Amino acid sequence: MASIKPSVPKGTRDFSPAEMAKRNYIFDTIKSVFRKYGYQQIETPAMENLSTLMGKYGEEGDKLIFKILNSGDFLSKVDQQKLATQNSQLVTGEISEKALRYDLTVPFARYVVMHQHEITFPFKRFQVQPVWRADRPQRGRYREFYQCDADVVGSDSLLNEAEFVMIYDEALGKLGLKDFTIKLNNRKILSGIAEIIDKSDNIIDLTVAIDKLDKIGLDGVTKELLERGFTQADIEKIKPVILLQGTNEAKLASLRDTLAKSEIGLKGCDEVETVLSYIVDCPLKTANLELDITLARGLNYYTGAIFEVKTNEVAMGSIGGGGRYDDLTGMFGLKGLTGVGISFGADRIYDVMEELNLFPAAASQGTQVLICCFDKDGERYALPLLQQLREKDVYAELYPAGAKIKKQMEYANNKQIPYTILIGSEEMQSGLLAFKDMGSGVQEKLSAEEIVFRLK
RNA sequence: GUAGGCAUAGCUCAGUUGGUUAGAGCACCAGAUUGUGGUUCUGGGGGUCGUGGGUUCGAGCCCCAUUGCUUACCCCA
Repeated sequence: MASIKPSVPKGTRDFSPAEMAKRNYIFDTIKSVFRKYGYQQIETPAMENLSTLMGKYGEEGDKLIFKILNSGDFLSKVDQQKLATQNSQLVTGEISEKALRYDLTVPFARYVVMHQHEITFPFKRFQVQPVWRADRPQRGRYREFYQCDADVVGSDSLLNEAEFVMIYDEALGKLGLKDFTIKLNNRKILSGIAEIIDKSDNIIDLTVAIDKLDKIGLDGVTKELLERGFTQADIEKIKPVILLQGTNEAKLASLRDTLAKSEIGLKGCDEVETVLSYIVDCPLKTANLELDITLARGLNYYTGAIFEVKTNEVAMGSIGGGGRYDDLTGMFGLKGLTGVGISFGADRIYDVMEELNLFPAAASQGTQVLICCFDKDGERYALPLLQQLREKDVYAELYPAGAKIKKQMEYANNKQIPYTILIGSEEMQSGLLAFKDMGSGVQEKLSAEEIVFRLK
């Protein structure tokens, strides 16, 4: 067979031992915080029925779903007329019934509906699994990446929103980030803004445009809004809102002023104010909390709070986001269940931590001691010691005899194993083993008991 | 979907206006060192210059096509 050049699909990556140690450090930290706040872990399949996912992420989103080809002779079953048009979209539904999950929220909604009779509400769950998007990869953007999601369904209390702010603060603070901002917005405020210029139907165009403010500036936003069918008068009206400045309190006051005629807009202000007031009672340790009405990105199923987290230490897209969705499970036939959730972008957090050198040395903890033998007799002699060490929870390895000691030492060195034990005829006779500190190069003669004691 | 950049050893990259046998560092293997890694010294293996075509006496270098990677835009974590 002709050999092919090995490679992985675009936007996917292998994770080697050193990377896995660091990734697990991130996952373990986030998971432990989730658990501490009462969230329970679930998992859902990598693939879902295509019908479960389609239509949940907008037209663009549908295109970015990885579809899985049906098994068997699927083409023969397709309507020949449709096939003849050569229009892929027309036949997609007939040749693909499954797809890789695009996020964790929609599968979770599906899960809640399917398991509603065994769930006690409010249900707090977390989920750490990969998701797939058929996107064009670029910096900080992959086709396979992990999301760490926590959601609450069945509670409309704003306490949940406040708790998520605290979770972000605690988890990212624990990971060593020192300067990051949790941005808070509310879809109802955005609806209010659309309402006062009588453009409620164009709310998506409005939000997509103002979301870009920090990227393209006011002129750019103005231009984009004009292109999207807004008038100069509309823009003048909402300009004070877009250019909102000052403290969260000042922004809220100004918003209430502008949105005075919009009931829903004022409701949004109330919600934001309540969340902020909870945080006053439970102050954050590290994070900045900022009301940012240009924050509008994301999925259009958000109905209340919208979150996004950005680090201020390196240039990177958002490292987390989330929000409240009032009727996600409605699509699956369960009405009136509200949910709110957040997500950590683990891969981006990894990149940020790598750049800032935030991984502690302990994050890559491996074997503590390697036993090296000169021959088979040494191997036999070493086994009881090996077992003793492992019983004391010391990570220990025995290098299979046969290789030169030089080779064995190189192995320990490359694997950054801090200690080695050498067993040869001399050692077996005296019962005193050569115990070497690989960092300093110092070697001592110690009994097995002493060595176990040292490493414990 | 749109636009740019790149492609030479396992990895990171040099390679002059087109000139004879394509280099370096790191990594790997062996020796200096028959009971010792990391440091040092010596030697060694390893290449269809992404692929296909064209120009030329001659192409790693120029032209065209193609594939892959990558950056930005749209969108999004």
